[in-house]
Amino acid sequence: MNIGQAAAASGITAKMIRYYESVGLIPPAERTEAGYRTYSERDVDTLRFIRRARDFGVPMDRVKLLVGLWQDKDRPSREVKAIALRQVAELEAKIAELTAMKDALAALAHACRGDGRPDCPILTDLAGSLTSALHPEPARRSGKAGLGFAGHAGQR
Amino acid sequence: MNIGQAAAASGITAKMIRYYESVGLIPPAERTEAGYRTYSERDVDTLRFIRRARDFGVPMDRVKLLVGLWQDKDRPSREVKAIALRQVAELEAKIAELTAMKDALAALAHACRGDGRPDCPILTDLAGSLTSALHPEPARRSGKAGLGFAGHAGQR
DNA sequence: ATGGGGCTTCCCATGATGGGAAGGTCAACC
DNA sequence: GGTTGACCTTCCCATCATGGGAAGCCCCAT
Repeated sequence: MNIGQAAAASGITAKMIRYYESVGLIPPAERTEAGYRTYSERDVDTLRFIRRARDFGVPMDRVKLLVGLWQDKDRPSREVKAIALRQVAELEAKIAELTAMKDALAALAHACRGDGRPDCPILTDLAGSLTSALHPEPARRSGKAGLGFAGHAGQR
Repeated sequence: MNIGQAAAASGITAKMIRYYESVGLIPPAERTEAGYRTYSERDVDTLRFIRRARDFGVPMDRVKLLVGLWQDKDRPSREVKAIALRQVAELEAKIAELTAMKDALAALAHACRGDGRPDCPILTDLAGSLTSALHPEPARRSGKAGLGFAGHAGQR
């Protein structure tokens, strides 16, 4: 199978497959004499696995770990579950953070008449310091905590 | 005020202030004879405003819009409210997406015993195609929909 | 006048992804 | 057998907001 076919079959672009190879997420593919990469069904399975994990918001480094566990038939399920639960916890944290933002902003918007007049609590609040009461230093400065979300799941 | 003091007063790093200037989010600062940027209290207000908006997850281009409206004393509050509501809607969409991920993954984890034995539904599911039933092509391919979240709010 | 800290610009890196150029290859069709 | 078009290769660049760091200038206090 060529890289294009593997891409179509796995749902990962050819570009990304090469990238995954370059960063060591997957081993270097076999090559034809002409230098074309070739993929087996098994390789495609791995790629699909990776795509699904990414769809769950699992960051690359964790995916790498999972792929390793997946290919090791004897790993204890404990390890896999631990990774999944950690991912769930991080998703929950991110959701809580976004929810706090959303609620605060929705409250502000609610207080704004939204008519032709210029006075608007949204702007005065953003300018002032009332806002800080709404999120009392929750996520802020929680160094490096976030999932790697850059809006991935959503545009592949 | 020097850039360092403006940074401390606004909560935006000096590095970022220069960046904001370079991309036109704020106008070029005044300079001393030696080339040092100087900032007024009013400038710092603007920077604080920007920081707050970013804390709400508002992407840069929208912040730029808001700053413009904020400085225009005669804008109708309608415009501001519209932007805020759009932001709320996008936050809700993102939250829904993450929640779907989280629920699906939590369900999988729940089904995994997590003991010393190797069988684990998490991995078999990631490998198989059952997953697709859980998110029936929702966010996928919704081109460019996501907020720009790269985990900002959280590490400033 | 010297030292340390602040300022300047410029370059590089991140992470995952896409775009595109320049060039080689394969398969099908005439 | 030759042409064509679709595919492959590598390499470079851009994104977005942010941080790191180097080289060099500046200011203030001792």
